[in-house]
Amino acid sequence: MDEAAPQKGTVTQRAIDEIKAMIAEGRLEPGERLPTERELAARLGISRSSTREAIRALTVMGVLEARHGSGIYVTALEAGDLLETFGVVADLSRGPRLVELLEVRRILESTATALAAARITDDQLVAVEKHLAAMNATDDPEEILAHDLAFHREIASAAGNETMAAILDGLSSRTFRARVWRGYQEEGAFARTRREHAAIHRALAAHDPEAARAAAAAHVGEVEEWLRAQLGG
Amino acid sequence: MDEAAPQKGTVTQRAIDEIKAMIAEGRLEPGERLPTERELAARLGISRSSTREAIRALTVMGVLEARHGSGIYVTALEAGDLLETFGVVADLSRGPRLVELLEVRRILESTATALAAARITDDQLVAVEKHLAAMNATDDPEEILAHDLAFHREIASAAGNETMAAILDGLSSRTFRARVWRGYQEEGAFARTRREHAAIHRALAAHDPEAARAAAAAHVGEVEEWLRAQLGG
DNA sequence: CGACGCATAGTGGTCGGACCACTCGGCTGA
DNA sequence: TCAGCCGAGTGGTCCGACCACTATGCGTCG
Repeated sequence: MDEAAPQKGTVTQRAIDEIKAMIAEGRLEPGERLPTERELAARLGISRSSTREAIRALTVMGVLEARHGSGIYVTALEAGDLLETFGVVADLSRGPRLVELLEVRRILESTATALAAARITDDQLVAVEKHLAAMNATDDPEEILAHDLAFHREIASAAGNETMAAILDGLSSRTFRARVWRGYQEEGAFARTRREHAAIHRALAAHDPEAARAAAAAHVGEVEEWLRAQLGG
Repeated sequence: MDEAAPQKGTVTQRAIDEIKAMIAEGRLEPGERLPTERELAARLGISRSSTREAIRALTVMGVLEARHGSGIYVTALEAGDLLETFGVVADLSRGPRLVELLEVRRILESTATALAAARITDDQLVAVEKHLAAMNATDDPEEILAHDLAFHREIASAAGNETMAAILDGLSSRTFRARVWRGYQEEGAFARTRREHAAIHRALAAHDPEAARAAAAAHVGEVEEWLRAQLGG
């Protein structure tokens, strides 16, 4: 009787929900090891193939981690783990949706920068300045992009909300920025970007949240407006 | 020579990246049908099992959609499709991370409500009022929750940013709110919630963005503070 | 006595094939 | 003309085998 499953959807989907439920209900703790694929399959009453598909699905979602030869483990379930897939959204979005993404980023980034201005420590400020200096010291676009990303990541991290930082990370994924910024910076926006970064840094150093919010909003807003014009023209 | 793949990572992961790249580069358009699993496997030079795992992974991410007996299709790649997985973050987060999620929601929801106040049409306002009335006309917690969700969804939708609406949807997933709100509303917060909803509606009807922002921020902030107290106590 | 190294059992990763369940188009017959 | 059937093609599931890697413990060598 208790095995009369209602057979809703595919068996793989049921397996995914089942494992997810185990974690949500605390039957599986973060970092804990799962049963063997073979045993898991037996417990769920399905084949190993279907079990593997379920595990793979949860792996790409950042919920599970498979270590070849060792076993399958629940991740730490930190914001970074779970929001890694968020980058796919940025990578696969086009046209008007890119503007929407930038709008979301502007809202979150401005708030995060404001929070950071209020809370940032001296050590964190030094880290921010390091990337700012490195960004201004090179002409290699790749390196600039890398330090640009790190610059904003440090700030988001200083805001004290790891979840927000992880979302912003996804919103600024390497391929996303490469796609949008290529054209933007070709128009000689380097100087403007440099000025905006300096303004953000000034606000952070002065621990002035409102100035920081405005500077960050303007920074992202510039790109947003440029992209909007590109699409609308 | 051209088949000398560098063998980085698992074959399945390579297949995932490959298909994702096809879409990102426009070789596969939204809604378009993919080759059959068998042919796709042959093209990628891997087994059908591995191919299926890749497809399953992209399916749960909302990138692909498999129709039994028909074929595999690229989804419309709308914000809703891609951000469906966002809900698992809310479902699997606990403790301090829940507060962080609510903080993100407060930021986005307040901005979305402000935007909605400026842009909402009469028809959309009627839809909002419908859910508001239905929410106040019943005592069934399930029904209240459903209309509560719909109430906020209508507002987010009226803000004109589907991506933001989709994120907020994930942030307010059914199981997430059920978990947090159960305790919150048991403390007789119904009246307060009702008042806050009324305030939001007033601001929308008056097309007053600042009032709307404040009302929405206070609404989410109440829950946020309550949860913070729960954890800190 | 201790540390190193190798054999081995156990794990996830991949493969191939078989069969089932479902969809859809064309064919057949009224 | 059209309703109904039917078969080819597709995704869904299962099985069993083998490969690649890890970790453990035992035996050997220093």
